[in-house]
Amino acid sequence: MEDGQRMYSQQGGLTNMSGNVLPQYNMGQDEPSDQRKQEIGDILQQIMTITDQSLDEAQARCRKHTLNCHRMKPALFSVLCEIKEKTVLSIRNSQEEEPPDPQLMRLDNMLIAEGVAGPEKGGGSSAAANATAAASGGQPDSAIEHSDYRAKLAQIRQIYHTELEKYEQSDGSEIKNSDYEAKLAQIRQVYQTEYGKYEQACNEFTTHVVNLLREQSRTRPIAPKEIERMVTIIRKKFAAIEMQLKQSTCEAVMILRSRFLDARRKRRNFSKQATELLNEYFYSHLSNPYPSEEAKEELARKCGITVSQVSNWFGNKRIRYKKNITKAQEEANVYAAKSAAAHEGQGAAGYNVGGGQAGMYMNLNGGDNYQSSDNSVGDNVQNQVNALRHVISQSGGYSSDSMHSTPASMYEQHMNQQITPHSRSQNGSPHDPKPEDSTDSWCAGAFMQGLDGDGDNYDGSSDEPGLKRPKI
DNA sequence: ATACATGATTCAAT
DNA sequence: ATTGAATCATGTAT
Repeated sequence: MEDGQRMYSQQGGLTNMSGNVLPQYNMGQDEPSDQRKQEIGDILQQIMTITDQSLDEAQARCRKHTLNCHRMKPALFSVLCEIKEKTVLSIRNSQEEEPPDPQLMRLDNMLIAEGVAGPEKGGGSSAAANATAAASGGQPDSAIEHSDYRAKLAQIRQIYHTELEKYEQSDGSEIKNSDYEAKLAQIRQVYQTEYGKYEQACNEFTTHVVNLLREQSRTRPIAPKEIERMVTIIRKKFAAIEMQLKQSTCEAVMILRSRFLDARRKRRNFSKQATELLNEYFYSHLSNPYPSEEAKEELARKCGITVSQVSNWFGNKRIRYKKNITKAQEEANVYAAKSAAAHEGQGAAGYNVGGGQAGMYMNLNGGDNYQSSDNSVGDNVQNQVNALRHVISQSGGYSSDSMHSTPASMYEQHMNQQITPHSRSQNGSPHDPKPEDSTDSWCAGAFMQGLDGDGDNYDGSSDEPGLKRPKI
């Protein structure tokens, strides 16, 4: 207290503070009013001139202390706060808590949908939403804005961008399927790390500012409301960073996704040898072309492809094999019907009975029967042959020694049995179901059980490109 | 430029 | 979960 007096006496002429040292909050009720006025006048004057005075550390501290201890201080501050409230702060008094910012909402939604933001949506987004007050900073207090705020902003921004670049460049050109989830997880991790840092920085800085303001409120008039407002402003500023973080994360996810989709859409033919091996297996197990898991693994290993790709291949192969036959049948149907109509009761006797398709195949198999009978039929046969040759060609290409039966012969057997069900209505034989049509699931019946040559079992395991068929 | 071949994906049924 | 069927998208031959 005595220091205070000396302090003021140091500073040019304002020495006439009263000698009474009253308890701080005892606002001199018992003093004459003119004396009080004078004191207030003195204080005001000091305040007015304070900016003109140069001060070093010691001076500042002392002055603060003096002011702090002055008994008129609380009253004065409260008045000043009121004035401030009315003049400055009330201008943007609008308490806009609500607008959750649609853009931020969208980003949040996407991040959650992509599994990046995770379950803790509530904390982050609501805080962000709360922080997202609309008013653009009018005068957020320059003192604060300069020092830590900028620094922290820059720091966060830089860390964030470093991280972003790190994982953005880390994905080269080809994204393999197995990488996708890993990369997504990486993004998620980076995002959450950064978000944590962001939150921490935001809280730390907010606390720091609040403390600073509290501290300053002892030497200058700062209402609690003003501190609140400052916190809001800070949150809003940080929300911009949050937005940026989320936006960039969303972009990264989008890029990853598009690249992944591009990559997996690329189709690369298997090697000739691989196709050969697969066809070999297929045709040597034509009666039941469903390789077991072990067989698939074995094939995958031998072919240098994945089990998934083997599954894909067999799926495609089966359906296309069957489809080709069906197509041939239908085509034959049309032509046979035409031919039958054209020739009415004539020579078609052998094959056009039921629907013509039987005739078609018999024609094919028998080969010589009708071939030369007339043009239309000849074309018909030629078409059939062409259509079927296509099927055969798939096996013919590799009819190597390793094949246990020639593709042609297998196909022949297949065709013979294939037509049986269709032509049975006209077939005189009372019963001829093949003894071995073990399963009627594959291609409408049985095939001759081809010799299955590859009996060796290995446990090869490799997985990379193909993914869909077996499981994810 | 077009059609075809082919690996991969999607969808529904089981 | 596996499969069939349809479809997509691309590679390749014409």
